[in-house]
Amino acid sequence: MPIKKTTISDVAKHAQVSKSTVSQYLNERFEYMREETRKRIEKAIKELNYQPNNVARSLKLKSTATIGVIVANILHSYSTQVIRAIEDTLNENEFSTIICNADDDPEKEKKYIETLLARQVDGLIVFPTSGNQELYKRLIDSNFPIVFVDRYVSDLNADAVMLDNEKAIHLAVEHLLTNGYEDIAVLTTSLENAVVPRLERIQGYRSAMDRFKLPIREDYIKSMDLSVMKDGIAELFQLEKPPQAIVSGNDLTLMEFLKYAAEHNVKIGTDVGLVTIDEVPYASVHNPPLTTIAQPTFEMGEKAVELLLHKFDSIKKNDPKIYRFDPSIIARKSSEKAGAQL
Amino acid sequence: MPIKKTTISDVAKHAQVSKSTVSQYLNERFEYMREETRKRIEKAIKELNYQPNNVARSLKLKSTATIGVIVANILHSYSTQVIRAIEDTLNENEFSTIICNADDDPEKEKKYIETLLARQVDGLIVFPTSGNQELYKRLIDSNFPIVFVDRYVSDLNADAVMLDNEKAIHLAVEHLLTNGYEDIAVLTTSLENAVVPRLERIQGYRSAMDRFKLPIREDYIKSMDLSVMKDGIAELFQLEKPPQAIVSGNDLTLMEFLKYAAEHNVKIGTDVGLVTIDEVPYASVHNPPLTTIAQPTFEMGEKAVELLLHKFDSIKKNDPKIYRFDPSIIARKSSEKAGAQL
DNA sequence: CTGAAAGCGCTTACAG
DNA sequence: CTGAAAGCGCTTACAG
Repeated sequence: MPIKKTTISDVAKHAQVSKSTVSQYLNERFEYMREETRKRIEKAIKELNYQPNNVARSLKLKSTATIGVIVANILHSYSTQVIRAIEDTLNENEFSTIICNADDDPEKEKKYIETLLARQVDGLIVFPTSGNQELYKRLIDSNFPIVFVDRYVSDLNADAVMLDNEKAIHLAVEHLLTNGYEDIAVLTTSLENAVVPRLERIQGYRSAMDRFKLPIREDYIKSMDLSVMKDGIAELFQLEKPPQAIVSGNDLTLMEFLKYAAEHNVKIGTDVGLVTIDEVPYASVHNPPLTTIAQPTFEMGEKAVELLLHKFDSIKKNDPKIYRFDPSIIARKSSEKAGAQL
Repeated sequence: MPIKKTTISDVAKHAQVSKSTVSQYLNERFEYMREETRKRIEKAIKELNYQPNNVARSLKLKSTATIGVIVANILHSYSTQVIRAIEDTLNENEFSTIICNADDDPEKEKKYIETLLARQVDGLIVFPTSGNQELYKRLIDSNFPIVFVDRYVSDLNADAVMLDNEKAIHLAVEHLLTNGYEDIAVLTTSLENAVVPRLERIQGYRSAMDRFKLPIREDYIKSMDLSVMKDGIAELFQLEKPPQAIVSGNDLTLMEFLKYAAEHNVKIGTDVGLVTIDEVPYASVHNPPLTTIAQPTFEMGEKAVELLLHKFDSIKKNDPKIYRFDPSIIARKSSEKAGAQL
């Protein structure tokens, strides 16, 4: 099926030089090349419409100039945003990117890691699920370049790019308090797998309540699978003292809450204040507009790439480290009591 | 930097067989292999933690089992949905996927095509921009497997997977009429680059108005760059006879319209009916919920892969063809006059 | 300034 | 049932 490609030998023959010389030309080592030779090769390449074969080059060079990116769940707008930044930055550095979506499934994640390694990627950027610790450990121990994003894997000595999750929750709680909401509940997806940001966000909730001298009510903490989140939300509103405000842990829990609110005619802002972690594309056009805690997604993606590339060109490797990024609040009507709903 | 990998030779030595035999093992050609040999190789692979090098394999086999996907603009939710379907389907067939975002820039698109070819992808699925006709022509003439999605490139004899755009607009217009809206305007992004779906959607608008015996008002047709779309929408509402309803050409024009509506306190449903092409994730939680014309994104992605894979295993190639998919309407409140807004 | 040779890690006819 | 040999398309020391 594939077209028979013209190879470096064809070019060499056509230009009446050796393969070595053509290779020099391709790699822009012009120092010792006569002007005339160069011209001849240039012409031959054009005439034959020659396209070098990167697979062969990679084999010889033992480097594919490709980075694998494995994302736990591509459905989060956070993930897509960070991935775009990663890809852009990698591109600027002449690296290709292969993106894989693990779908929150450690088995899938494992398969992807193996495929990517077999394909000889030069490094990995991963939003890890919570399986595969050992696999990661092996990789890191053998010095394979890897950077984690959004989450880190515990007991692993690796670089990670993370949100300051505690701060994010504090921002949200503080903002809600300032706006007159006191009984604040929090929604996150299931803690079952001990995914770091979720734990940190719950922890952040507790410490924020503490800090602002508010009681911590366990029944205000809803950590559950998305599929049953709406039931959890319903429970919240059936409490004797339902919460006055909600902090949504990410864009998917937000979606569940918005669905519940639409179905039960809960007026966001007036009936219940709302702040969500993660900026979503529709935040400003929602009615009422949604107050969000935005992550600096571009900077985080950029940093991940920087950390990874750093591992290539420096012999002395820095100690692995967790890099924390500051969240910022984008205040909109969903967290204002007065006149929120049109 | 890369770890020195164990190779097939190491395994062969360790298992005391030849490389050929190990290769047979790897490719599961067990027919002529003694049980005992197989066991020995299996053991050696495990002990050495051997991972075959796919780059070498690809070079020898002249096939990378990788498909390149180039998307004109990844920001459309349509694109992300189709891409997910493509990736899933490709995965099921043991192909890897490399996704590139051309950002609506033909130059970028060209660069990606070249990179992907250099990387020896076995085929290409592309949501084309409107440059690079010649490049595509060359590829197709040389029999390189390629399938277009969402748009086709004119004068090119290639397979394409498309929405029935005319039908989509007819559905929208008909639905709005049924709901009592008669003066219907349409919003699409700039026609400058003659991107097929936009043309077809405008054409569909004209034919729909015709069919339903409504006058075609040129000032109800707004085709412009997203950056000035809001001005165009403003013009619409400053007309002596502003439209009663809007058909939005895609999710990005929708976003512009929703922004305008929010800023100018235009009540969707009551003040102006709205139907948009493309289902968006927030359609059902928007207030009011948005009536959308959904594309069968999964089927379209699946079909694209099927067409592409078909080119690999059949010698006789079918005549290239444009496959049209039916849109379906998801009616929600934004196109209901009564009680749309809470 | 340029070429011959070896080698990257596989696969596959072919011989035995 | 298994191995030796050639070759995929490059790159790179090294010799001249």
